[in-house]
Amino acid sequence: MLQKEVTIYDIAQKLNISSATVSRALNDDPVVSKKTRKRIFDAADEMGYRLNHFARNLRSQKTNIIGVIVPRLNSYFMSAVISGIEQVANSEGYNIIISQSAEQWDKEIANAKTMFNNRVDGLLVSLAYDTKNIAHFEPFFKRNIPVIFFDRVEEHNSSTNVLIDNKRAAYEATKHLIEEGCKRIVHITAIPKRNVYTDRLAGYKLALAEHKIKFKEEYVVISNLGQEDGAKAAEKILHMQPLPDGVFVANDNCAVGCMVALKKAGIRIPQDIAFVGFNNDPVATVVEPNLTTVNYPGYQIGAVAARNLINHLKGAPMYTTDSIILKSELIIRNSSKKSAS
Amino acid sequence: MLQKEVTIYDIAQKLNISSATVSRALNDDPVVSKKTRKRIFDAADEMGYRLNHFARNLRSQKTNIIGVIVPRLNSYFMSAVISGIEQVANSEGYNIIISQSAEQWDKEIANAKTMFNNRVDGLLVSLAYDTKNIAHFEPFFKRNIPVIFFDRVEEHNSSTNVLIDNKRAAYEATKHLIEEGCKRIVHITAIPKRNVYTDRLAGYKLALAEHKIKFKEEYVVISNLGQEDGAKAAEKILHMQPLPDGVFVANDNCAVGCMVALKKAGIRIPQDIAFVGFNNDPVATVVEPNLTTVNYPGYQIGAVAARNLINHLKGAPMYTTDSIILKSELIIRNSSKKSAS
DNA sequence: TTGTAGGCGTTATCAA
DNA sequence: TTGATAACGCCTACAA
Repeated sequence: MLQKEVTIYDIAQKLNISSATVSRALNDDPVVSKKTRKRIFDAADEMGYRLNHFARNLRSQKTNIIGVIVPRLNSYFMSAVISGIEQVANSEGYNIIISQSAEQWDKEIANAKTMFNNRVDGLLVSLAYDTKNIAHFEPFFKRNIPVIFFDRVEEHNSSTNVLIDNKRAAYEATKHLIEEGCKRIVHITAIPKRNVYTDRLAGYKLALAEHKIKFKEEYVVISNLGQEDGAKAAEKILHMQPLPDGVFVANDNCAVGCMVALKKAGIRIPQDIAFVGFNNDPVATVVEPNLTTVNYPGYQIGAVAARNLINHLKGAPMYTTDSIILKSELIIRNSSKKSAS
Repeated sequence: MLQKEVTIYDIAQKLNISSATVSRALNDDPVVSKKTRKRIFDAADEMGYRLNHFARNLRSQKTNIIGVIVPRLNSYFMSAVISGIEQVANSEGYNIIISQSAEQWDKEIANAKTMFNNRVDGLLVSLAYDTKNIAHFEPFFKRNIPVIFFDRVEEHNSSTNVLIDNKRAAYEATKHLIEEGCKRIVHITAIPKRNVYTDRLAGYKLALAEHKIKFKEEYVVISNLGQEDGAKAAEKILHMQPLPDGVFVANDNCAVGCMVALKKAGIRIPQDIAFVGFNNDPVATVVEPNLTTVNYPGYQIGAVAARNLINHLKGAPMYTTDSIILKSELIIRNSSKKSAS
């Protein structure tokens, strides 16, 4: 048995008042008398009234929905981000709808279109690996729908970026390896198309330069950064002459895959090769030796991005904030402690 | 500059036809002549028309939104599930909105209410640890809004469950330990309130019974199943006299935390204590020795649950399907191979 | 403090 | 094949 939806009209009729008063009461308009207000709430409860968001949205032209577009959902980092977004959004009465670009530009374009047609109030985006430009977000900019990029960002004068200082983090990671005595440091990363990879590469180079170590193209190993790709990278490393003595990897998963493979080949970590990863994924404290890595606070990234977006939506002055840079830090564990070993 | 939204009226006016015809054309109603149809589409494109979902929903009383309520977002398993849900939903033109119960009953109730008020077309739920009953989903059942539970389920005659056979999986895990020669097998799990834990416990007991090993209450270690809780469990295990020779853990994270702590205390795995986990989380292949575990296909769970829900929504006969049980399997790695070592 | 009435953008019914 | 029109449920000037 499907019961019919109760509307404010039904309540009004039952109480012999106008629907306007009901609407006002339900929206906590202080102008309604305490008494009527109570009668209305009681009746609403009793009759099982529920607000029709569509009718409201249709009028108010707002949706209370935040769109989220991410490359992939199934990484520890990204779920932490989403968790942060959800928490903040929910506490502010926003819902989130999520879609994945699967690292593909065209899927990202399609997702953006869907979000646009769903009239999200705002958008949180981490760009696909594959994305060449951000023209597909123009419709949002044109309509003043706030778009915030996080982690994988692109500069745009009408949007804010939330991320960490990847260059500095990479610089410190590399510097740490150098200070531990490494001279031949390999950097495993993805094709440097996105900021996260170019910046990390830049930080790596900077640290080398600053310590007068010559940058060698062949020490940059390009990979998809999955755990299995780490094993493949290990192959390459094992063929290098002379053997590298340090590896800085752009992500923990890959670092761990690489370490496991190298250990299987008899390499001692950190004595023969020291390792630093990126993200501070839970695996970092499982692999042996535990992985030195850059703590990248996913939950906070998500929470801050969402908070910022909602502030925009609530009409907070759009300080021309370009970027919000969260703190990251190098967490030193045993995988890099050459000196102590 | 905010451009005004283009409506079907604007298109109609421009082309000197009625809005009804425009609506029909836009919805691919074959009754519209090819010629007008083309004119309408061209005009729509040119004018930047976009469908107003709210107006449509208001009329059609459908939202094309699927609600998802999960305990926590930040685990590998759950992100795989979400990924599966998103994929299927998206391909069928549904959006998903997600909320977390943070394992709390009251938050789950609130979430359910929000979902209800958002008029989701259907709901996918994995129950909070804390949830005592599922009365908060009654409003959905009453209105024939399909609700599908996955992983953490509860029986209800108007909903379907998607999960694996936890009891059997646990039975096989335990049996495997026994066959490897274990006689004193500890089971680390959460307070058995949810099916996943009671069933695994039952499977554990069954295997013991079948092999004439007496079940001992003190071998069941209750924990929150986080990585750090694994370390705490290790403490307890180390104090047991005599030392257990096998551990079956209800989740990989915790298993790994426990293994690491035991190793630090000088215990050899699997020689002294063999381990089996649950989930086949990526850490399972990182910890040393690699963890034997039950493969729990998160992506598929999500995809199947979503597919099933959408089939309901599209009016597929609601075969009185009680449960959909997906295959799981024991993946044997070195953490349990006592005999070979 | 409350009521009246119009409109948000669609779709469906009926008529032409 | 197309058009006129009435809902869908809510909010908000404006009036009382």
